[in-house]
Amino acid sequence: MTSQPVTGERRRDADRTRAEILDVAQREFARRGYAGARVDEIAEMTRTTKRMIYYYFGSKEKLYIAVLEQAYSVVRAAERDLDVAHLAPVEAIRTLAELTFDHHDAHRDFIKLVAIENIHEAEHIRKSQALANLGTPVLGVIERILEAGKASGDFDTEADAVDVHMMISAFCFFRVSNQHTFGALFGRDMTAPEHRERLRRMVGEMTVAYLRGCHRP
Amino acid sequence: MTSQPVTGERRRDADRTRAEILDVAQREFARRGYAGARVDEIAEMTRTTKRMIYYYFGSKEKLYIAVLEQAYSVVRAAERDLDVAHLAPVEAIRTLAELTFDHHDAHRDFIKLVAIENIHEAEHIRKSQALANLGTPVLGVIERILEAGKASGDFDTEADAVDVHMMISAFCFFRVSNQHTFGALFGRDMTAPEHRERLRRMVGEMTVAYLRGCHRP
DNA sequence: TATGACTAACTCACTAGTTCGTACATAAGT
DNA sequence: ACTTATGTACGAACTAGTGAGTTAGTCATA
Repeated sequence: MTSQPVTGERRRDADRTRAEILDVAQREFARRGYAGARVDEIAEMTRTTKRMIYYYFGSKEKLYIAVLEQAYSVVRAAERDLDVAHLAPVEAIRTLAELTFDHHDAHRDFIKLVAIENIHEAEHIRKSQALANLGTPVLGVIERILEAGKASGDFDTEADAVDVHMMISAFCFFRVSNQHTFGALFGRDMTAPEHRERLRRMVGEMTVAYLRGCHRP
Repeated sequence: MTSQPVTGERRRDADRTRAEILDVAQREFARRGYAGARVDEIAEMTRTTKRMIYYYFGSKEKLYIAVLEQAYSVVRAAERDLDVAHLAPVEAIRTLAELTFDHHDAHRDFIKLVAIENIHEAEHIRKSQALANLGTPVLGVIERILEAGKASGDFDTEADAVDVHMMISAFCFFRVSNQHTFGALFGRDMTAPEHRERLRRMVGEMTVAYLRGCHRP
């Protein structure tokens, strides 16, 4: 046993220090953007100093990339846990859309980071070996649902898995990412509790209606 | 007659100087974000000096707000020119969706500015008397289409105009705003010419299918 | 139409305060 | 003893904003 009590924290703990820096940095980058975030401020919000940020991450940019990698890894883990294989195509895709909605609802910081990264035209993601061209498990899930749905006659569409993923993501992402300008201009907070259930149903219904191909007479 | 030739430009021209600063600033803010944009750099890209930016706009923030106001006024002008009143409900909403698609496709800088403003939780829009709570003409257009469609029996939906506007905007906005991260992760550029027509049809079909209410057995 | 007073538009040089990053010293744990 | 982790203090480059003076264009009046 070390000199530290069981309930206390060790004075030097590389893992904890690194993790704490990452968490604080995520909040700060999500809040202020890459250029707007301040390394000194991130340091102040941790129990350590700025020197440690440079010790562990080397530079502001590398810290930011590490934040992105961690954020994406959380999302991918959630996607791997998706289980809709036992459902019939219509219910499977509806459920997938609603779970995507829930996930976006619960991970606001992640959405902000992605929005920020798009302003920078994904230059940091492209610099990350861990992220570039990595894809995501959902694509496979959607592909299987689409095939099953077409085979059963439930679906009639020319769209592929990437298209459908985009359609669902667009709705769920936009509702959160654009809540502030949308709210300021139209006086409706799309993320408010009183709209949540209706909009959640809406993604599911939208996706199902589209895949059934019931546009045109 | 003044000392200047008719076709030439005046050496001192407040309107032109102001307009040039605004245009350059729009590009720069859209490119780098609010914090990332540099007043000195904006000045260098104009035919005038930084001192003039402060002379006309007072501060970096006021310049940014002026840029936002100009960008939104362009959008609103386009929305006022919308003409779908002569179309039957189904064709009207499909056309509206496709025109929204075209508009987003053509105004990339505007989309970036809106994304940036959302990262700042719309604090600048709220500071602008010209923008806060101004709404948009499309809402009225959508409202009329929805009423007509319900009356004719073409539409069966609980969604209101704001919901429908959000659904269409989400698709069109996301395709452009998230093109870079989406492209980096899935290897597909949603804004590339080979996807344009298919995705354009997709917004229209998605909206029509949803409003017809053909989800559920 | 020439003149001179007046003001809006403009230039230049500067500063106070940040901000990322690092050199150097030191303590903890093995 | 020796490596890993941590803290302090500082500096070079940048960045928003300004003080003070200058020029171009306008307009009333002789």
